[in-house]
Amino acid sequence: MYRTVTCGELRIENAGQHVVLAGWVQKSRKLGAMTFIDLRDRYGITQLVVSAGASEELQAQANSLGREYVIQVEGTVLERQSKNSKIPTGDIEIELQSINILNKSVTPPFTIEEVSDGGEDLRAKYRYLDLRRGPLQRALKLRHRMAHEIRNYLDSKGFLEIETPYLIKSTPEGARDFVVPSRMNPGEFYALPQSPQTFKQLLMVAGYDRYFQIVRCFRDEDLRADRQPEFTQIDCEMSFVEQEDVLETFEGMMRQLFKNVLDIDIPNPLRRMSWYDAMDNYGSDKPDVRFGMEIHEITSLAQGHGFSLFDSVPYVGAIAVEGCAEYTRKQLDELTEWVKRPQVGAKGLIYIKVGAEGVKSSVDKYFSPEQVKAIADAAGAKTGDLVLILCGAKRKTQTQLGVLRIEMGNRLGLRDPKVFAPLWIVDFPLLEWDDETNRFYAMHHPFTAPKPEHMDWFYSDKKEDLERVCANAYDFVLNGTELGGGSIRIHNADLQKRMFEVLGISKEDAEYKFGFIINAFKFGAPPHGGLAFGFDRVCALFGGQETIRDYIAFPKNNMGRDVMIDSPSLIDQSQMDELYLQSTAKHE
RNA sequence: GGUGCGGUAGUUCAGUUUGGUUAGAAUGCCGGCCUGUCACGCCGGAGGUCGAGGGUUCGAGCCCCUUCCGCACCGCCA
Repeated sequence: MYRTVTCGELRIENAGQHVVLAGWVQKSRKLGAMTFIDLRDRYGITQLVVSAGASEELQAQANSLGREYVIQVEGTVLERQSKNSKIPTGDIEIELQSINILNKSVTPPFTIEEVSDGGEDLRAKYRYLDLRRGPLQRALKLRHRMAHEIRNYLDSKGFLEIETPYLIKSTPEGARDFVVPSRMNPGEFYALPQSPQTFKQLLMVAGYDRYFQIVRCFRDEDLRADRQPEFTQIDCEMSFVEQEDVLETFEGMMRQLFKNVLDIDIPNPLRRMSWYDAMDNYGSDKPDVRFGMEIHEITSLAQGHGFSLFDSVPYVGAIAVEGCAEYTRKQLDELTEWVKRPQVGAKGLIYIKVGAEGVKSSVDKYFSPEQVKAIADAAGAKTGDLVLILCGAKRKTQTQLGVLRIEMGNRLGLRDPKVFAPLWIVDFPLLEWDDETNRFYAMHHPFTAPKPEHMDWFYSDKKEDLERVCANAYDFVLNGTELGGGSIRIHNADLQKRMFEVLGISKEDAEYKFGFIINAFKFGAPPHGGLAFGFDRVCALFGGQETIRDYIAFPKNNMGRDVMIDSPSLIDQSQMDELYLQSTAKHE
């Protein structure tokens, strides 16, 4: 037996007990004849002491220990003379009788403490050392806890967890696929799933009624702080349900997660917002509703006063930033530069300062004080507020105002990660026109059902009719992040065919890529719908972080590389030959 | 594909604006002292291809060009 107790459990009541502990040497402090050692495992830190009266051999052994040595010690639990209130075991220490060095360690390249001195890159390379740190241990514990709660909840609602294959078929609609060459089928490839979408629908056809899976998904797209090439979804599907049933079931799941993991009560029922309202009022389909600062259209007030910039565009919109009327010229210039960056792409920024003595704006030349005041009022500004105005094409300008709103929210500290404002976004447009390729794309995915009341428009040939079609689709949004989304699906082969037709996918192409599902729908597919949550993101937000990397044990960097194992990597020519692959990269 | 910031001791950074003697600090590491530390303290020491390559110059960490790498973001992510 390596240990009788862990490093996190001993308390004052254990004083006098004889114990055996094992763990890593966090740090040692030598004070003359006595030495203190902090011993760490995933349960906590316990202080060991080799006292002045110990044998010379034990003292020498204690002094030889380096950081991250793995040791086993034997000793007696004592009440400390000077206690440490910062750690749970701070009232006791272990007076050592023996030290057994189980393994030495080279000096680690960064400090393994709550706050490490190592940079991200270095910690990624030695991920197994970084994972010894408290913040990452807590992150992975949280992830485990969340998965456990999710399984409990869905099990209690009658869901079955069913695994679906990872080696599937490429469906080049949507994200790029990761592909895997097939040795036994020369020149042919599997694709790794972007999501188990079609399989879960086939499970509905098969009568499994309520399915879920906490499942790895793969997308070969550029990465971000909240995007990894392989990530985990909570994937769910239900039969004989309408949108309302799905929303109720899964806000129930989120409610239980918030309650059991964070002890937070979220509203019941949850707030809902149409996609159109989200775009008009927040300039985003994933609005952060922890704070107001909503977007207001001021087109009619802004036009007809001889200011050609406003008169030449279809849309003028504004946000009122609370308490910022005192912004200096320099701050406003800096903000103007900020919105002109290519990432935002606005041409310029108009402002109105609403001061106690009246309004002052950058367009005073064209507007009377009363007219400026009317605009400020329309933007919802109070005395002391700063109104920021952008103009241009409607949706584009709203999006820019949305980005500016988030930025101002950040600057004013309105985005507290400990405050949670979840909501559903509903009534999405079914289709999205793309000018470049001159065709419609499914806003959600091509299996999403149009709203029954919009069916006439869906079968119309007119572009403006098709643009008006709404879907029974929904997104779960939390604090400006899309955590999940889903829809009621098409379960009728003819409707599915019409969808492919609208998307400009030829009959042959549809048959080749999706023939199996169209075919399955002919055999009594039940009405069904579902959704999927981005599990890594849910964990990160529950943990108060924006980056999902800390919630994944072995994540990849910005370039999709695992810098610890150094992948991806070249493979042998013989392996290439076996897979009928030709190299374009130079082998070393 | 694009934009921004960054790469200097094991580590985190300063030094680059205005080129000029031997490139600094903190921390970590090594040695010594220290009987109540817990960010222990004190004394001493070792430790650098300044990301790489090329150029300008009497002289480059600093200026110019190329390139690699990291992070954040835009495009992209049904």
